[in-house]
Amino acid sequence: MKENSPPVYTRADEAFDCLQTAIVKGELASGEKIGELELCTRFNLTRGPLREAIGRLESRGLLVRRPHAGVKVVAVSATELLELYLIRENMEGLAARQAAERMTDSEIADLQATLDAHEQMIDEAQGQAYYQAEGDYDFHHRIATGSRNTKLAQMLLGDLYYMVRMYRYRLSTSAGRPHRALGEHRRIVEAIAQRDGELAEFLMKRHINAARRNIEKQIQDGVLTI
Amino acid sequence: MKENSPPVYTRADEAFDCLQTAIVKGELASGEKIGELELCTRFNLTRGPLREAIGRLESRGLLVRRPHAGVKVVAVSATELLELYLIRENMEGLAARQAAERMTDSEIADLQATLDAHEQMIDEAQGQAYYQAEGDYDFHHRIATGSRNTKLAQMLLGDLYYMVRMYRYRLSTSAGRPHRALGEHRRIVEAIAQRDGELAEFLMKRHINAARRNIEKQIQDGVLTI
DNA sequence: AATCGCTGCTTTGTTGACAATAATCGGGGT
DNA sequence: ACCCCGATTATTGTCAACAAAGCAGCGATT
Repeated sequence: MKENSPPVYTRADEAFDCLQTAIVKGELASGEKIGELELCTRFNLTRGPLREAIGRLESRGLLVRRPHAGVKVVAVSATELLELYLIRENMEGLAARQAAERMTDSEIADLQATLDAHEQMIDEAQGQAYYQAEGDYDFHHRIATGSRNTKLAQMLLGDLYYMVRMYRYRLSTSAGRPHRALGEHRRIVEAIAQRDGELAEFLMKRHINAARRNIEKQIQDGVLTI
Repeated sequence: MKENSPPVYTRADEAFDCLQTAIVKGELASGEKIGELELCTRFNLTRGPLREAIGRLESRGLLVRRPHAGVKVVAVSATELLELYLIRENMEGLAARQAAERMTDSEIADLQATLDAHEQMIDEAQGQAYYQAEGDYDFHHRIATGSRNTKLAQMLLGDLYYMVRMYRYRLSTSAGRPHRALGEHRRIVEAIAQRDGELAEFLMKRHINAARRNIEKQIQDGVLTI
């Protein structure tokens, strides 16, 4: 039996995590030029591992580098966020369809339990969007992995979700519509439980489309700017 | 005016390109453990830039690393290739739809010209799949960029296409069906020219679906193994 | 007065050496 | 004879110093 994940953390991994969370949480301003040694002192790292981490982040589109001129956090705009949701709509639709075909019964039960816990949290902390957001990520996370589509999960979990979270922090978008979103989640899980991939895909696409329209509306109302 | 691309190539970029092409072209065997210094001597590089490149490739899923144990090219399987096509089906469908809405008239004219040149090449080199493959990439490349969706183009051009090409080399999949594919391309471009995004999406999805089924059939016939 | 060019400085890119860890090989025990 | 355990070795991860390139400030020239 192979040890599937011996918890060996290298400095580069540490640097990668630190930087990624710092970027996502907005601790590093968008467009701001960041010096390497500054980051080194900040995270207690040396430049070697840090540069490795920067390379990975750049490859994922969270950082943009100009040779010999420094690195800066990628500039974000509301229209790009909308485009991101368009991508999610299609990819998560596919994920839902494959999840309906491939998730185990116990995984589906877990998913339902997650939604129950989620509902409680919403009821208890009325209007508190934070829990909603975490629950939302958990839900989508499970479906992505449940698709058993390696590359799809990799792209969703490794790229898109971090992107979306970054935009969320940057644009201070409220997660919004907790009750309605929960209802949509329930129906998606129902479709998955009934092994109806086509319906699951349709519902997931509509779910994300609704979220996108919500953001679009906020932009038009001037609540969300650039 | 900003210089859009001052052609400054750093050693890390060089290493990245070398490694990526080597992986894609199958010069590095799949699953084979590759030593760092071996690669250094091979590409005339030092370990610093090489490690940066390795980090980027790993982040893109072309390499898999086990800490302190080395790097190896990601193992590929036919089922994963099929999953890749499933993803492409959705993402390129979206790209086609957005391209229909956003490509300029001159870009569309260029695209049509590309198809004409493409047709000539097929007629001249009857059965020569190589040109077909290159033309195919060119076609899909233009549509991806034509979508004006930054992240979408990034994912298609930066991740998926390299993946697909790697699988193609590994599994020696013939590009196949040149004439039929060209016809499908023509119809997609027609839809784009008529600014019919919905139709373009439908046709593109069907186009890639057909390619996927073709591969699936090859697998069932035993032409394509593992 | 404004622009162009030069010089000095800061920051990045690169290199080679050092330390830590996993795989290998050999020996001993069962 | 086979398996387990430990030292060795080779490879990876890390670090600090070196080289090169961009950027800023100053001065000279048009």
